[in-house]
Amino acid sequence: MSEKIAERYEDSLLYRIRHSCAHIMAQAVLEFYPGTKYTIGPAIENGFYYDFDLPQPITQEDLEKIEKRMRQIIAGNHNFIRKVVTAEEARQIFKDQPYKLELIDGLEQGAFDEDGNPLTEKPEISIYQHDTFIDLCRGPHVENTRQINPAAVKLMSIAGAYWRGDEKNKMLTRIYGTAWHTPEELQAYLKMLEEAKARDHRKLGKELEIFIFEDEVGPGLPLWLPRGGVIIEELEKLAKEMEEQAGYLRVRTPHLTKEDLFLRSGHLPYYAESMYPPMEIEGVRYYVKPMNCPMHHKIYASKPRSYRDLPIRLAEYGTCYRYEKSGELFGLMRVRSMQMNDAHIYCTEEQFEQEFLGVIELYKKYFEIFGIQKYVMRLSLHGKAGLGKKYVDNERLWLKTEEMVRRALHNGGIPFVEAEDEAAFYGPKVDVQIWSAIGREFTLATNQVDFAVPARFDLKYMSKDGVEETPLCIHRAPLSTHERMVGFLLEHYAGNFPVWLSPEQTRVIPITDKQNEYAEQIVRHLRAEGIRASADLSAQRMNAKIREAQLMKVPYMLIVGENEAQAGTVSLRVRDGSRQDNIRLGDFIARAKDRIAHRSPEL
RNA sequence: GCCGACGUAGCUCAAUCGGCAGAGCAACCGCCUUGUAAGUGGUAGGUUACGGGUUCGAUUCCCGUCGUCGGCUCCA
Repeated sequence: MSEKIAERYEDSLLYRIRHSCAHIMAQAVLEFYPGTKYTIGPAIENGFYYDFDLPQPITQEDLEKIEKRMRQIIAGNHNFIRKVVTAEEARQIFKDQPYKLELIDGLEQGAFDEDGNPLTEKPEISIYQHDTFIDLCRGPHVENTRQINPAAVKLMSIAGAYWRGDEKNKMLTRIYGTAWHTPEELQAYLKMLEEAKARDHRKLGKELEIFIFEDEVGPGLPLWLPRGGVIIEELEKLAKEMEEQAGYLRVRTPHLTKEDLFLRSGHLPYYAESMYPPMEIEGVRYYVKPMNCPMHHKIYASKPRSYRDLPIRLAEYGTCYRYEKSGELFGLMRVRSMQMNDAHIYCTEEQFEQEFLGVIELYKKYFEIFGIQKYVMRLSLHGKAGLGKKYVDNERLWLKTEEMVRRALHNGGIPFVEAEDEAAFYGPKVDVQIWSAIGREFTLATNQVDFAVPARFDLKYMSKDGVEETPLCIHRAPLSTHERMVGFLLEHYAGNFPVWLSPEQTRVIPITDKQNEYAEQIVRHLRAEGIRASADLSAQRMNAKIREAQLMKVPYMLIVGENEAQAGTVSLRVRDGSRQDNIRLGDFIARAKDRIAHRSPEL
């Protein structure tokens, strides 16, 4: 391969254009709103932002005038001039800017950069000036504003953002913008955003009648419509098949448990805030479960276990409830009621690697079925500072387990990235990040090691040597929750589900009402063959029926007129627009059954 | 939870400055009997999210609640 290593974004001209736009925007904002305190304004993916502490709220309309002023500044062909200063000089320059002074303190101590990230060595303090605006900034920037095309810059939105990303701090006003090399690139980007809107799972979910939210039911509590129900049934069928083959045992547990169980598991002190509040009956407090593990632990403990029994893999599509904060809810992706593709694998330390990689193999099989090509395994580790607070206080075990996972991934040839301070409270985890077709990134699958909770439940097995040992536990959810999975799949397929997942696989369309009976007969045949089918017997014309089926993204339409009824055939119209006339019903059935049986992406 | 915007018929969206709330699609009742993305006529459909206030009069202005959206924070 003679491919050159791609230029780092941070080194690119586009990055400098965006970073410089952030400064230019800050200048404009300061001109319009004297007394504004400015904080930080970096380039980000697709654009830039700047966070301000404004003396007054601003609105969407204000963005237009700020944008206009930015264009004027850009047209002024100003140089960006870098200068290295001492901390004292910097304090003098920014004496009226408290946020900047705080940043200077951080830089001087060498502890933090302007984003609040810890630094290893003491940085130089530099400032950048263009026109009348001076900012404390590491750079880099364009040399001159003429390198920015004013027609390729656009301000996008206003949002709140906490100073230094900490919710205890003041909320600032953030303005987002986007900038590109050329106006054409900007237009292409805006068009991409438009298209993304069209395949947003919330929009598709409504149009395709998959799910709804109802005010009277409550926020974050989706109602699955019949078509959504079908998709869920199919996903469960898939999971059960795969898990059965992989040696999982299915269990079932209640939605409620006594408080004691979550005290024992250690979840309550860590997660009480994101659990629904307890209900009390007969003097005992009960919680709706936010996860299934404690109950699975109880099932493990229901009888004595020998090393010969291990690994034990307990699986359940468990229904859980989590009190996500109101602002965190997001369509199906973040909800308050969810059904998890959950399982807990109890194993010995020796078995760990094989079991762990077994789970990852399972992921990969799923990815293949769904045609997921881009994913990143992310190993989340503990953070030293969080020991005893966010994390179980046993550094030795953390390091040991993290090394076990790392080794397992290496030995399995699984590429991964590491993330400090993002583990679960009971152990390291491997999350799988994927990207939906509209570029929305999220965590789908998760695979967590638990070295802490089994001991709390006093889980044991009798080892070969006749001594009691505590098993390790792997928590895993390759298909995430039904909610997140269906949300992802909607965007991934843009609603064009493969045949096996399509809520309605076939719609039979009689051309006139004289063929209604023939159509119904076909539906009976198809159903007997295990193909989901319905007939459109409405009084509309054929064209309208086709249009409707097409909009509902039904993969197969069987159009039947007088000719077909006479000959006992159908005219097949496929969702992609292709058609085959006069085919025997049996041939169609064979085709559909083949696609369904193989969970094929082909139509 | 925090900052900001928004909430009109089942759906998508109108309604000038505060002056009788409207359209398309869907639904329902007809007519048309139809060949691969909307045939046609009619009927019905509303406490303008909810509660309060200002006003002769509020979808419109103000306050509160609920919900949604864009972000921030968070995500066992």
